[in-house]
Amino acid sequence: MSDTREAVLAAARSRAQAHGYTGLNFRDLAEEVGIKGASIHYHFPSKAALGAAVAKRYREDSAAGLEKMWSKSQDPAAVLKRYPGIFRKALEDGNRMCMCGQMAAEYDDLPDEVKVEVKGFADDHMAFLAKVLTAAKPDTSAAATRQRARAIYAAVTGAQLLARSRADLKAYDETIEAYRVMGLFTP
Amino acid sequence: MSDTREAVLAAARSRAQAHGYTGLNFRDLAEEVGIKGASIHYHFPSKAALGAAVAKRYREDSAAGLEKMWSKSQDPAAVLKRYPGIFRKALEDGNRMCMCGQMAAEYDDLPDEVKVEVKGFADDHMAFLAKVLTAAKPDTSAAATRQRARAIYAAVTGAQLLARSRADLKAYDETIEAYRVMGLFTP
DNA sequence: ACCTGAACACCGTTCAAGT
DNA sequence: ACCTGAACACCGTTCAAGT
Repeated sequence: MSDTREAVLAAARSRAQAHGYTGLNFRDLAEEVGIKGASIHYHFPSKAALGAAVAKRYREDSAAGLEKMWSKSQDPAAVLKRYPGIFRKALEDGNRMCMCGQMAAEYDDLPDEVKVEVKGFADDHMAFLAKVLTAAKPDTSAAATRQRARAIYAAVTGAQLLARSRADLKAYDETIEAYRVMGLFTP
Repeated sequence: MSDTREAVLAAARSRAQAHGYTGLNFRDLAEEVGIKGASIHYHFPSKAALGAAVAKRYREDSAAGLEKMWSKSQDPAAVLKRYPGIFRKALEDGNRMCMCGQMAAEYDDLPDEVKVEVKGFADDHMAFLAKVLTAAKPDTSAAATRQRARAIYAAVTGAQLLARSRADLKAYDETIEAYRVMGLFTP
């Protein structure tokens, strides 16, 4: 892994969170890194390959973050309560979105190799939530747990999308609070 | 209003639902309508103007649809129950998104005149939901009602975004069902 | 009134060629 | 191994000209 490759990946990740896959462009990315647009091609054969690499890395980092949170606390209720904070961070940091939420919106325009990672990101999150929910309530049916995990993931994504179009962190917090009151995050 | 202008508007609407504002381009649109790209400028001075016109029309049609549903039924519980079906329709019709949800994801790249309509669409929907909720429970505080309306809108949007990236209507239905069970649609 | 062809300036993508 | 120049395709836009 060269430094240049890593620098491109980092720049692309930041840009993809704000502008999606479509908003990724070699020339701006290169300028940020200090090379020419064409040079990115040496590290990533195509835009699709770059997009897939960025999404894959994002997915991996996210999964690692979730596991770290879980292994540290082992407290399902606490983890579920903290979960929406992960998505809040992107909004705090320049009104960005979760990259895979952003890319889900442009799903039909994504190369297949990127689609796989975007879908995988959601799968990872829902599987993680299901695991935590099961730890809290082992007797709940797998189907009901899956359904709850999906509801949590969709709600948090929707709240982020809504808050973003108003550049309003408070809107995010209040929406999450409404879900909390309804017991969405309570196993 | 000429037929051509209407045809461009219709083509642009369909395309924007699938590909967003960025995915709109004059040449493809023109081809669909049977004219040349340059000719669209006779009807819409710029891409921003076209985008704003499309979003505005979409917003107006949507608001009219909500009001029609309400005036026909006057039953808050029934209307709330039917609300998620509106967003389901877009998925049914070629795995499309609600246009303004789609555009919310690319919000930072939108011209101001388009932003106004995207934000207005969400405002319309939340105001409508608040109205219906108030009709059912007049004694609930305005703040609590607003919060619930926001939660409903965000949840439905999130469910749509999730279902879309799997081209899976059942995922949408099951997510909505999870919210229903939690009482999200029950005033 | 409505549409077109040609041109413009710009930008992302690609690839043969450079070091 | 790593990078670039230059060509290419495509974009929104303009405008004189056509019907």
